[in-house]
Amino acid sequence: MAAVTSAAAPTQGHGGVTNPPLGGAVAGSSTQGHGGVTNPPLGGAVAGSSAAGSSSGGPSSGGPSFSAQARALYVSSSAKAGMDGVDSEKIAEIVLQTAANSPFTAHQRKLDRAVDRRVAKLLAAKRKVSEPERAAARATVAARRADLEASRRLERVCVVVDFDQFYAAVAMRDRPELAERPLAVGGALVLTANYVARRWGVRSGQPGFVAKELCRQLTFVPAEYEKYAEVAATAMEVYREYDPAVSCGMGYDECSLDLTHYLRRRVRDATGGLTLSARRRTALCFSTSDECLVAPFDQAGIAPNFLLAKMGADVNKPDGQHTVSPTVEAVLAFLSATPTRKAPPPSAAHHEAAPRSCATARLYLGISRLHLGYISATPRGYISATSRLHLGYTSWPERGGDAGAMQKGISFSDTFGSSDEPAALRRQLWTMCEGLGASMLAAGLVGEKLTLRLKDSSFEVRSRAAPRGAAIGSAGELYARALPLLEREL
DNA sequence: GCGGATCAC
DNA sequence: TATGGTGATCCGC
Repeated sequence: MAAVTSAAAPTQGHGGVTNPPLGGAVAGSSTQGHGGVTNPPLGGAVAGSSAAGSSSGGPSSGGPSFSAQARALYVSSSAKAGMDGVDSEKIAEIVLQTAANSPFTAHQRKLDRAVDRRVAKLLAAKRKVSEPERAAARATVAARRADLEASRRLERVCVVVDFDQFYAAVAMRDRPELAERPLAVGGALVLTANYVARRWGVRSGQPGFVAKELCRQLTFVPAEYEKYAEVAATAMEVYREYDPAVSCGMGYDECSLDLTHYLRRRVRDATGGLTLSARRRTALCFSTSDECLVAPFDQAGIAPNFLLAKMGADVNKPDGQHTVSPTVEAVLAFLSATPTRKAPPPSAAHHEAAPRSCATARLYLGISRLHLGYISATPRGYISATSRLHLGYTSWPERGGDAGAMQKGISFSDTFGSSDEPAALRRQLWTMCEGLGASMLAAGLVGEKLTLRLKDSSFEVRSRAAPRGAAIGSAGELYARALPLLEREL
């Protein structure tokens, strides 16, 4: 249940089957293989793929048949940016055949069942709530809601900008010859795919081998985070003109601006309200793309607060903006039209409002935790494939003026070749301790508490903590404290 | 306080 | 041939 995605496709503006968006360079010929780019599986005319044997039309024409429920669970909706017109049935078939029986998927099913059980428990508890208790709760909510409504502010203009297909856009900027070919950033996992690749059904979060099966011509390039950071910094520099306090989101591919003051100075629409006018929007777009030249940077949500702006940025993909007008009616209409799942979890605001969270956060100040990560097994049943070092730390006082902003942990993880040899695992552990030690040195951090996480071939994760001790940071110290944890698990 | 799960990118 | 890495939080015990 946790993984269900709606199959309903919000019908997009540009209707019908379209050609790949880029000019003549997309070779129309059906020549397969190296160098030639074939057409994506548009509207039933499936090109090239070896999995073409199983038709989407008939029931069980050779391929395994999957229940509607299985489809809902393991095949993502095709209603994704840039994917209108693709043969989603075909894509679903390939994805299912390629990945549905993997150990990873089996583990996902198991997690889903656990979620179902938790939900059932909550619903059972809910049924036991008495009518008077319900009435009391409703009254509390109504009062709280009235408070909130009274304090609602609509005069701000908040913008969340999404850097469209960001990693892929950076790769295409640096290697223009890739721009018209299907491209994926990542490897074992697709982090981002360009729009050409998306027309084959390639998308972020997909395992690399599935993507390759969907699109044989797919080019993979590894992620280059330092580069993304640079480009993002350049973009932020541009946006600073509009909001000196512009902040970036969690990754490198989005940022948040408060345009209230900027617009108050420069733009005021006929109604007296503050909106991002069509002309201003173009200017914003130009001024950013002039500087960065990697993507249309105007995928954005515009709203009276950042929560709504963040949700709005997701609406008109790709390359579009969505505005939530600054009226109570518009805000409520937008919310009721948007699935709850799309709302980001409360973070900063939640901490302000929740004393318990605040107290917990303070507890970590200057105390620090130290984790050491996981070692996992390959599908062959050996003991290892992935390992991860993770640790909390103490930081120098000058590092964060704001306690709330202080980093609480640092970790190192790695996927490595399989082995069930204790000696090999110890060597792996040592390598990881070196990696983590280097990160800690670079960050100027030491830690007090260490956790070892192990993941096995069925994707089960174990996490084991070492007793708290003196602050440590060097590879040798890390290893000394981590090794006993590993030995105990062998 | 610990360990598992989840989230966001 | 076979599903990432990092930092943080929440939940249940």
